[in-house]
Amino acid sequence: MASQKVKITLPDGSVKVFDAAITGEQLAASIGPGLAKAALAMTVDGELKDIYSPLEKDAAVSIITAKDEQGLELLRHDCAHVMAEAVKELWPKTQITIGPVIENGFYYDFARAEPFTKDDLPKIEERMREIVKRDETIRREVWDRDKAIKFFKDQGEAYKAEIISDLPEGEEVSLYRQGDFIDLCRGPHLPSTGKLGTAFKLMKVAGAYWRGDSGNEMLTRIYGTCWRDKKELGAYLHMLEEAEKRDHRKLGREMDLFHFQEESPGAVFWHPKGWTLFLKLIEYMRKRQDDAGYVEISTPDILDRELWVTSGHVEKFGENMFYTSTPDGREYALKPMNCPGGVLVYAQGLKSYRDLPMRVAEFGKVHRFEPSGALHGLMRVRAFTQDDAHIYCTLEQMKDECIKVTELILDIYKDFGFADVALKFSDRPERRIGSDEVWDKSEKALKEALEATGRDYVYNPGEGAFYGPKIDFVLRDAIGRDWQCGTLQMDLNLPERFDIYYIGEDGNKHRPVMLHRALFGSLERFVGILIEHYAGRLPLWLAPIQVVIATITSDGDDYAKEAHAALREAGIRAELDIRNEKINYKVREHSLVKVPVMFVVGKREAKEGTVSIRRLGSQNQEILPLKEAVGALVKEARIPS
RNA sequence: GCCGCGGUAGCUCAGGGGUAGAGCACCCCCUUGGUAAGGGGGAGGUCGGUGGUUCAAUUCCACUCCGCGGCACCA
Repeated sequence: MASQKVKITLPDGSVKVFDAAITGEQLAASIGPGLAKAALAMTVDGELKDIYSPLEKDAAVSIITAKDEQGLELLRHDCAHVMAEAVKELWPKTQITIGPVIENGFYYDFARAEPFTKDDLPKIEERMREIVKRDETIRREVWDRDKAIKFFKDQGEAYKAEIISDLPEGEEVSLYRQGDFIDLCRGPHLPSTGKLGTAFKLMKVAGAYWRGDSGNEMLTRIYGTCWRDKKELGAYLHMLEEAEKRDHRKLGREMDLFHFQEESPGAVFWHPKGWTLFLKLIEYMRKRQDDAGYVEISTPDILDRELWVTSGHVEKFGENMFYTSTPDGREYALKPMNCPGGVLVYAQGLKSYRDLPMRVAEFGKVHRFEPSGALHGLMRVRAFTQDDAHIYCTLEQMKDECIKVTELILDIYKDFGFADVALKFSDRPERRIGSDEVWDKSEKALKEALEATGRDYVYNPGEGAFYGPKIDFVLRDAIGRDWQCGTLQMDLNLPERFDIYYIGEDGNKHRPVMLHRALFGSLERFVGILIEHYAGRLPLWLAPIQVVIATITSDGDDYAKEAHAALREAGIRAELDIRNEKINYKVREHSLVKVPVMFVVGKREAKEGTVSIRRLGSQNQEILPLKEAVGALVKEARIPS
């Protein structure tokens, strides 16, 4: 049989011709010894393959090394396999399940009677390093499906057997063998465990449901991180430390903004400084909404249970609600949403088409009984304040209103430095009220409105509110984390249920469209996001204490009081520090609680009528006449608009 | 809600079957010091709660509450 020539096209466009089939390894070697050593895998006509796979026909081939994103993913994937191998060596009875790559690393879920604890991690890690040192060859094997199922069953690996059983018919069952360890895997993998290197670390253990379903048994998951080299690993660990430093729970305590306590799990006790920040956000939002043509209302926190039956909340949201009763035997519920109360305000008096659109805002505090395990500082609480609003309009006005809301949200986020905002469109969930026809109609209308904004969005099937489809606004903070904040929901159901209407031009009753929207979402959570986004260093307009006037010696006390009065007079939130302490001590203390500006005054400033301005985090001192300094700050501290 | 870990002074944490300790913060005294900790002294805790084992429990056990990391759920 005459050998077939093989023509390989490389990424730079060059072409290599071989007399017979070769492997990726041989191809890499033909290019250079360095590449041969670095080669982890390859793509053949775009498809990722093991580096030792044969190249039997003409193809475009690109050698993957650790430098490639795909190469890094391979390292992480292999790291998961090496971890599973280590675990099986140490505790042979442990069952292995799945071990995918995730952002920054990987995890592997194991099934065993005794869950792992973090004390097991060093031992596993040590064994992993041994396996890397052994440099075991990793090879792909394709097995007959039934044989594979039997094999894993015989090994006591019920989960693996189940995974294979569930593979679609016709899909190849591939296994990867390294040393004595063999695992079901689609691949590809590194050619040997030695290629993994040592830049990995096991991070934490956690419980996780089999197949992510809370009805299934809980497995024990080990998370690890894995990088190209020690330097990258170090940088990642350092980044984690930095993120920890800006944890809003820690900063909230240090800056004396709020606290939590047992008597009301998941509810915030706001301290004066935290509440100042909270109120500033509301003040800002009021202004923006006022400019955008909104009016504001306030509705009761506790409403008759029957109302929540009418709205559908008891049925569809009931297990997330707080209920209460009074000595007279009446049943109430704490509002988990503001909409029903808002609808009752709309329903007061006749509305004309001339009144629409009506944009009605409410800073309503809602209570939701969240699962205990979900609570997390300000980010996930059981009582929170929404910057809620309901827009009542006609179907024709609806698109325009959606565009306006979208523009408002994006513009407001910019004032906080959130420029990177993603939009998500969610349609009907399983648990919902209303007919499919109504859902068809609202989904179509909302989607058209979304498309009319001209912005990109991602589709999130089945994630809508129980009364209507929605658009969510997800912002990215200073350290790259995503937060879902704003929401815009289309609702044809509640108007129906509460039978609200307006009188149209034709003199007849018509059903209005109701849009639910929130921009910050939860004020509590938004404060948490801001604290972490700014690492506690809030912009001047939001800082609870904007300026501290600190004296150097008591000779400056009288003048410091003057400066303090001038600042207060100008509306600046200023505090006076005339304690008998050294200036170093005062500077340190106020810096730690992140006061943005300090006025330092001593004899010199008192004599000259100036202040020495020190900005948080800066060593610089700016000397300005008091009046000028106050004027500049007033300008700088203005609420954005 | 589920799995694992934890709860000791205001904060960060050590300790451990014989009723507790450090640093910082707090209070008092000395110090009047030019931009991130001046010095000395003092006060402060029924060791999350309830039961149990024990001569004796903060320590061991059970239950419970709360928190932390995930999972599930979600603004």
